[in-house]
Amino acid sequence: MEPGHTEVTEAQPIHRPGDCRVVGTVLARVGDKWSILVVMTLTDGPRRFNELKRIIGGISQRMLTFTLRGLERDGLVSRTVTPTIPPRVDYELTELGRSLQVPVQALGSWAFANLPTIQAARTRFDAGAEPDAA
Amino acid sequence: MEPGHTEVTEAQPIHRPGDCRVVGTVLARVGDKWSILVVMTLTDGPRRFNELKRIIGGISQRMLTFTLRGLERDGLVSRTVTPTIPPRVDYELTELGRSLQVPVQALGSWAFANLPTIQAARTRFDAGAEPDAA
DNA sequence: CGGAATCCTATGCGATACTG
DNA sequence: CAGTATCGCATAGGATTCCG
Repeated sequence: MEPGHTEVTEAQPIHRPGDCRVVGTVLARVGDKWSILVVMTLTDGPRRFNELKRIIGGISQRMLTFTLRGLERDGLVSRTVTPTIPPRVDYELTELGRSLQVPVQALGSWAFANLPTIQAARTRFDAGAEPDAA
Repeated sequence: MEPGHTEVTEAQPIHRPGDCRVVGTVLARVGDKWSILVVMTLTDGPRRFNELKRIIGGISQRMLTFTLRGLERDGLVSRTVTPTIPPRVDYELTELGRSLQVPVQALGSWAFANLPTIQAARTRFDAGAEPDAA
């Protein structure tokens, strides 16, 4: 399977909302290296391929292609081709894509708020685990 | 770097709350294959190693170890050793770990609510992309 | 029981080159 | 410009075995 094509389909025991595996399912979709960056970058409106590439920075065209494909496949992003020469392709968040931003932003806020705590815990842990590495 | 040891430290331009890269940062932490499952499994209280392994199902002891280590390192999970023979080790969510569940649950709810939509979009996309595969 | 160490494969993903 | 195709390395992560 190509990167960006995550399987959401699950034969696992999913019963109540917020169940572990459903969460893992979205996470597998959005938790890859680039999807969120793309989704967030599309917040301000439609963007063209190379525009996205430039703004995001550090993403290869290969991964941008795969990521956009995956998002498009899941209905989070729409792709509009204007067959001029050279061709012009615009990517835009769908309604579903925009709705995803809400919980993602929440996670982002949590991250932002707790980053110091996490880093502190990490430093403490690493100090205790490798006292010889002084 | 071992699995489960994600780098949260970032030299990237992080400015406003909910910024792309901060989100990516948490996602890199909890977005791996198992972390969320472990965190969610610990909701009901402390669990022992093999208990977690059994409940989660499908996880190798290697990955459970790495995942727990990573979560412990970030202060999301606490590890309590009872040096009996055989030894007993209990894992429990910390306050930070429990606070993480809130945004994660939100994401889970979104997933649960939109799974049908996503699957429909996916089916439609796959049908259009490979019309020859009939 | 809980975990560490080693092995091995599948995949992620960047770099590069080519096409319409 | 917006891809696609091929290569190649680095990592994730499962299976297995050994240890306290």
